[in-house]
Amino acid sequence: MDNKESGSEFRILEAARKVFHQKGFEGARMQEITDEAGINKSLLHYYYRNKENLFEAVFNESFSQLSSRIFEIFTSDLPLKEKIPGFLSYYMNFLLDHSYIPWFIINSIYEKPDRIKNIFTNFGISPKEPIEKLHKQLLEEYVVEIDPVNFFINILSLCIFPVIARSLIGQLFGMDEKKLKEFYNGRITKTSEFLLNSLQGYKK
Amino acid sequence: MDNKESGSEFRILEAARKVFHQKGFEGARMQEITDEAGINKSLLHYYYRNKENLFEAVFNESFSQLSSRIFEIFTSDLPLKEKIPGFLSYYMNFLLDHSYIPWFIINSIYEKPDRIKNIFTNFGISPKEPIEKLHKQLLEEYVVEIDPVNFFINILSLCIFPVIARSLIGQLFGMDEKKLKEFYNGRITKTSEFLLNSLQGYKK
DNA sequence: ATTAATTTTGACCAACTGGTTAAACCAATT
DNA sequence: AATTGGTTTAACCAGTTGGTCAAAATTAAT
Repeated sequence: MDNKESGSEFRILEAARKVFHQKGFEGARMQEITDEAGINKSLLHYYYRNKENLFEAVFNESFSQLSSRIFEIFTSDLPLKEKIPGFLSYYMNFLLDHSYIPWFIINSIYEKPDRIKNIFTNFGISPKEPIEKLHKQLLEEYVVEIDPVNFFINILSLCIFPVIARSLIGQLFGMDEKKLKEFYNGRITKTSEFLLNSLQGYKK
Repeated sequence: MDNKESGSEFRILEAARKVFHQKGFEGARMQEITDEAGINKSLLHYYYRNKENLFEAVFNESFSQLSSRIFEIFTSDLPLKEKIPGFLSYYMNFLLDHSYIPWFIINSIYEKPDRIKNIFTNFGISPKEPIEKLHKQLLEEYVVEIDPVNFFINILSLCIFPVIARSLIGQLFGMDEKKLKEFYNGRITKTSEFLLNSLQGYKK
């Protein structure tokens, strides 16, 4: 029986993901996870020896999701005019579907900074190649000297911050969930235009 | 005796600020705050009845710092060409000096979403006037239709996210504290250029 | 059917949490 | 010297936390 989707171990991980994503390591309670999974607390310790173990399973999974495709896309061969809209469409939609992940990752690092020691090397992530590619493309396609690292961070900022600050933004501009959804969908193409126009602006 | 700077009450608030900023409400331990303040735990409850009380004192202070001058600046009468660099210089430098505050505020809201119910009205903050002003200036000074709300969020994103993700960025690009400091100082003018160039790019 | 291995459970625990209480301290007033 | 008021302390508490343990239930193998 390969009931991977209904087995206890899987259900525990699912429940842990849900609770950790919303509350973080410190805020999460083991009891809440077992309740969510509908199992006995001891069973949780049977599969995942302790809280840290269970957390790591969730953290690694989420970090991988958040970081994996980014550099692939930037290393690809499309011109920036297509690459940037392509990336924003993919990444912003991903973030909207997994809106808890950015806060979860950043919060985890604030709680325990050691968590990112060697994390990029462990995940086989190196910014060197994609940043060089970006640098080259900026020069060739727009003939301008922009620091590619700053430009890259700008892109991530425009994608991630609005997701993290969602409820703050909703409150500030008096938007309910429905309006927020519209707003964030609209942002995808608008942010593309914004980024490409910024490159245009450097030209003269 | 107006020993405001050495009195117990003041020292407790200072210690609370330090601990809450780094650990958040859930992560902070009352014991750690009293240790940091060098006083007995009961004394803390003598001045601030409970944890929530003490936390609110810190939260309100920090939220006020983070949000107060923003809208003043945007409502002022400078042209965007000066206003944007002026704002970035002021705000990014403020964030570098208080790098814990953005995460602290956002985290506090994740922990207890009610915290922002009415927070803007309580602090007398309304985005209406500054956003209208921004809209008008974008049209008059750059003759382009940009959604001012999106543009405003873009500015905040470019300022705040890099501060929140500082250790992640340092790790990714292999920057130590010294290099990070240089990088963030360089970002101030670069982000100004970036924003102003984006407006230029819309023109044609 | 009996054994063996795996999975699940309830009862329990030591450590820690925010918070209370009553007594001690101390400066100022009488 | 005694009283008063605010300040500070040590000892203590009830509830919660992550985690353990041995027994029970279930499944697989002989």
